[in-house]
Amino acid sequence: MPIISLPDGSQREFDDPVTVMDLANSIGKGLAQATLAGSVNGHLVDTDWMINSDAEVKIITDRDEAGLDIIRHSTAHLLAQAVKMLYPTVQVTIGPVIEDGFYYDFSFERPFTPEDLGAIEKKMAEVANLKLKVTRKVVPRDEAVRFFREQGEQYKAEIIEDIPRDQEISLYSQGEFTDLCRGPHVPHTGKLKAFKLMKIAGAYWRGDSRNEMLQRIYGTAWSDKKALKAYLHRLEEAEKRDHRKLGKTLNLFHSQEEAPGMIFWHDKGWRIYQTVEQMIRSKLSKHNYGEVRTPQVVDRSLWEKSGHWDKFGDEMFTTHSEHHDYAIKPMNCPCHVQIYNQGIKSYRDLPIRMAEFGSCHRNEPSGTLHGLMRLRSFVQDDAHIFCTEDQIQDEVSAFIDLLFEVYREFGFDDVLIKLSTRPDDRVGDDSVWDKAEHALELALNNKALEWMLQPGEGAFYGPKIEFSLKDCLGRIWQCGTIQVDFSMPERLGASYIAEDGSKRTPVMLHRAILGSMERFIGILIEHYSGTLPLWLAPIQVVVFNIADRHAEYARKVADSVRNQGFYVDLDLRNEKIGFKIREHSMQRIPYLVIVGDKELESRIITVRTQSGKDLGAMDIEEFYGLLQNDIGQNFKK
RNA sequence: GCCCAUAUAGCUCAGUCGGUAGAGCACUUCCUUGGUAAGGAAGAGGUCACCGGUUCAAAUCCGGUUAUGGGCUCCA
Repeated sequence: MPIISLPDGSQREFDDPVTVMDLANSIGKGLAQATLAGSVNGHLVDTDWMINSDAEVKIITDRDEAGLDIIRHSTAHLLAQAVKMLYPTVQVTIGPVIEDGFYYDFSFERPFTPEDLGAIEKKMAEVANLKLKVTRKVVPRDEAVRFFREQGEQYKAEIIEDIPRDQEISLYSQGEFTDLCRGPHVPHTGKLKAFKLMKIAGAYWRGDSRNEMLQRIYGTAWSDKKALKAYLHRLEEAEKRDHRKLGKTLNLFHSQEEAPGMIFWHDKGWRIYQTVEQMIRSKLSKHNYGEVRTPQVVDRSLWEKSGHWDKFGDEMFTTHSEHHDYAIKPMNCPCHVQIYNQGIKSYRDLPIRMAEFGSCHRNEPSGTLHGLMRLRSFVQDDAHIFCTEDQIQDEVSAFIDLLFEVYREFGFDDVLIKLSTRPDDRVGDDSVWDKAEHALELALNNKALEWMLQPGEGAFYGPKIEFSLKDCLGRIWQCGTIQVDFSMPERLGASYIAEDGSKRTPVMLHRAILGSMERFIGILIEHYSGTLPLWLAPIQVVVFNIADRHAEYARKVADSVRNQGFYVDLDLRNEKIGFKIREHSMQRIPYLVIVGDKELESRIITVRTQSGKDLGAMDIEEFYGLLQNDIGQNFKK
């Protein structure tokens, strides 16, 4: 006689055990129709799950996030079913839910084509329309392995063998198709009404590049057609913000075949770059960093000592001259230690904060290059802090404050924080790793920041905190980082004299706020859809005339605004103002200044904003004030 | 690096069965001097990414290379 408690606090008593669907029916027909699954004492279960005893139950519909996940997961099964129906020799593997959709990995003797994708999608719709009942069955492990082996599904059999002994094996069937799955799933395939297959990609079996490559089909699924359409529209809009597209249309930068993974910055793009650099430089000087500059080409022996040659030799660009092997520097830290090592340091000198806009070259694998985000030539807003163990906490804490100050000024609030701990392949004693990981964790917790743990993802010399931002398609890119390093100072012979006169090895903190200048600018462009705030805009004002007779006055106006320290363009072309407004608006110029008869006569100007707002007539002094006000507290050039 | 796709004018893109290249925008010249998101006309512009093969004939078919795009792996 189960008593069932519902989320609204009400209770229902039943004489006999009931299924989730029975419960939904007892509440209301409409609810029952919308029911996808249930949550019994916090566990997600199918609609035919039998509730035997008292429980807290929530009915899951497509209004719940969990419901949408179930739809996506069931759509992945539907995809696998359709693929097996069309291509019986395919082997299925796994098909999890991801953000906005799902994927399923298949093993097949030939590549799937875009035409296949269309056929599969059609078959999926057919099967969905059959409203096939989805059933769950728990089977003994051996039976499950035998079942999949008989069907030639070697991958599935392998997965089952790896499931811990204490977990039960459940199989889900719909029509002729049966898949290993923990569930839950929708009650029948008719619940799957709005999906689309998006793309085909390669993916390694079990995510290991030594394994064979499978074919992954990505799809998206939603509770209804309207939501699907809205999602596809969102994707289209996001693509318009792509920094590579905007880099071209706004004439900011390009790259070409002769220098893959490297950027040709055009004047407008370089101006953004320099503004970003100057902003960081001013922050660093306020936070007591010194700026240095180190060589681009450094003898191989230094990279051997630092350990990088051994680990990253293949990804370093090298050159040779007069019996010496050199590497184009892939990072700045060993060079900074060389500066530190000049002269004897006292504990009184620490912490030493050494910054460099360090140009680095790494021969990244060709398949990893991506616009401004992943390059072979990039500049880090790098700095190294040499300090004592006791100073780590304060320095990490101060860095996090500085980072958030900078991110806020650039307009970023959505920052993903991850703490990465010791990898398998590493240097240094475990006791040292313990200390370093603890220091980072403490610094984060003291600030009450939300963060994720990434076990095993640390650098080979120490643990790190990563600060990531999202691009327009939701892809996550690491920008800021701070890493504790107990190893490199020792390897490269850095030391200081402690209070007691003994010689000690300093701790080194590697840190970057933006990460790579290029990547950060890429994210900035996408964040603002190219419409940068006034202080970052490479051209801030365009002055244009209505007819030739206003040219001289327009020139004077442009000169005076330029003399106030703003970036101003002058457009005296023989074109209608509608044309000029359209063109400069599309070029994302923050302010358009228009002069014609009226303005010439009264010695005033008319101002229009990028977003199309007409600010009307004003005198030029008033305009300066308006510009200053817009820049506000932000960094001034 | 691996899987799949793509590469045509400065840009965005058409180009059917293999028969010698096309549009819009941009550019140049001329007309127009116009008040808030495209005024009009004419002209010029191409080794169809590169190398090779098949063919009487290749932008088109085949092979290779390079780059780019989407993923995977990697990322000091």
